[in-house]
Amino acid sequence: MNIQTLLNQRIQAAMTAAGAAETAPALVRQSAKVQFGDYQANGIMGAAKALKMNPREFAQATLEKLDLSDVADKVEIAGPGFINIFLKDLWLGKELAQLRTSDRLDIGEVSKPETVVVDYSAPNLAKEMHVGHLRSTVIGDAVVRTLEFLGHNVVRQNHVGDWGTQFGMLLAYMERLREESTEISMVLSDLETFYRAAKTCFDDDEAFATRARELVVALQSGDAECLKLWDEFIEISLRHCEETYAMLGVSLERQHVMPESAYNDDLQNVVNELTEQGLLKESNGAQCVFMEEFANKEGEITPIIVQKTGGGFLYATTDLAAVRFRQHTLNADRVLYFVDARQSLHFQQIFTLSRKAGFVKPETQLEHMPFGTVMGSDGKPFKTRSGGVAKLSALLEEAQERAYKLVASKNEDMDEEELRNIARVVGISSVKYADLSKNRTSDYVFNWDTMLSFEGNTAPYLLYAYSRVASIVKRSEIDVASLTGDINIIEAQERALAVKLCQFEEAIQQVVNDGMPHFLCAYLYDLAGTFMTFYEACPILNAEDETKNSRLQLALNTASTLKLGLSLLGIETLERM
RNA sequence: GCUCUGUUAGCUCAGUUGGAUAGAGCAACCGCCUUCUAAGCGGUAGGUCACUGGUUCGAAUCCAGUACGGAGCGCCA
Repeated sequence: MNIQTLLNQRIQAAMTAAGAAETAPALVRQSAKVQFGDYQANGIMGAAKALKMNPREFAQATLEKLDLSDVADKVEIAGPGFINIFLKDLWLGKELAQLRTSDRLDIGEVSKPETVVVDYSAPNLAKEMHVGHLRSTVIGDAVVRTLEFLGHNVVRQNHVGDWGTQFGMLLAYMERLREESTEISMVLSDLETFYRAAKTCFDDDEAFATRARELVVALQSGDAECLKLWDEFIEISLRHCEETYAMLGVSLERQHVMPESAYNDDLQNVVNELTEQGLLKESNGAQCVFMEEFANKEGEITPIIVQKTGGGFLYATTDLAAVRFRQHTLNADRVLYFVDARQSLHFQQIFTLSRKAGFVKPETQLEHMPFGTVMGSDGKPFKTRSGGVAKLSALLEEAQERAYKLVASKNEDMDEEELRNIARVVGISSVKYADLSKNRTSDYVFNWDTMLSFEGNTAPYLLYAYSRVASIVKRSEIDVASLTGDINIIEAQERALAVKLCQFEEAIQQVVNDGMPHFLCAYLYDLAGTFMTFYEACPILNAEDETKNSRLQLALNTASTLKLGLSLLGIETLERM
């Protein structure tokens, strides 16, 4: 149930009936302050202006066409021409009872499902996943889960980097180890060390560097021996990624991997098509596309290079091939790219060119969902204490260890197995939530103490709130499914909780519209806080029968909403902590 | 140099697309455990939304400029 949508429709219809243009939006929002009601419509002033009417008079005219008596018990005009809506307690209670009847919390699936291709995570297989992959992976996964929940057809695409010059170096190093009869799988268990060793040879040993370059050529021209070696490397590297995904609780699997190499055979076709369309231009020996959209004020254009001098293809060429694949083979209605903000220009160019070249239908949406950098406390990109790039797996191990210390200190007589499990959930979710709860586009500072704190907008706070509700439900010893009866809203804290519970769908909607899970995080944090206040003020299990029944239903609704909301973010809940 | 992007409380962050008196958490201060998990709750204090001008009924939000920061910019991905 979406109150905002309901009110928007009703008020907009009333505005139209009162003489406004059909396109004039009602602009219904949750009210900023309690004295302004639960919702406010901000669209009256704008519409009145277009009609050259006094806004309060137009508000009055709108009210005369508006009947909200089923959902609101007060609708008033305020200030310059706001319409404030005070929802009816009885109606809220009925709606909440309705939510409880479905495990989807009465949130419907979309009437027209779209095929949404989501490009996220995309690690480079030459190295191990590091902290830089956290954002794309975690945010992308939350959006994917939410889109799927709403009934869209989601196609995950893990565009892993498995192709390019650096693989020559790695293959040359594998070759050398094999000659020395070293057990390769052992050495590859630490990709980071392997990469550094290979790099050292490449930089210091001319013969090695030459061999590395030969191997790149051999690889790209399909040499069987070389491909075998490469396959072996890729397989091991992918398994590393999968271990990290499993630890993180990310829904990416092998079938979602669509590597750069998969587009290799199509790259010449991309260039040919661009040539046929007269979009290509040779410049200093390279094949480029110059689009006036990317000119500066002097008229100089930043080109896209799709084929370099000597015939090699580039990053842009692969991405163009990927766009075509996603349109023509995957039938995308919408493609979301969760990729670092530094690549904004690149994606603007790819999208613009894809449209010009007809690689996508005009109605297909291509959206870059950029995100900022994870910073250290010094305000520079996050590094380990030794100054290196932080490996994601090591980071997650540390999170669990830190969580273990916290959890153990609070639960002295809990058995080891449960402690470990709680520490795992708290540790992992803290890292994920710290990332998810920030506006995706901004940089944020990585701080263990803040993310593992039980205070503020953190995973531990939400998990604790959930376990408190869960504990009540358990203690009530009531068959949850059979619990019926009215939800009576009497205390202010009950009302606040009831309204908040009815706003879940609004929060979910924001996640899929803008690819921004932090709206859902903010909602859940708000809900948890509202519940805590209710919990302190309104005894549940010790209340009289009817009140107890009503409050228990509010608690159950809170539990279901927190659990479902967190699951959409890819976060597990705990019944006890 | 050009092009993006950012600047909100001492710190970390929100701010629903232009709405009413700008919100949280931390840190500081004051309270609340013989009743459902105090890993909690209530309260006090803290702001020239970087600066200047503009647009209009109304600006943290839109436009222009200035200062400072970050990123990107022809053959890496």
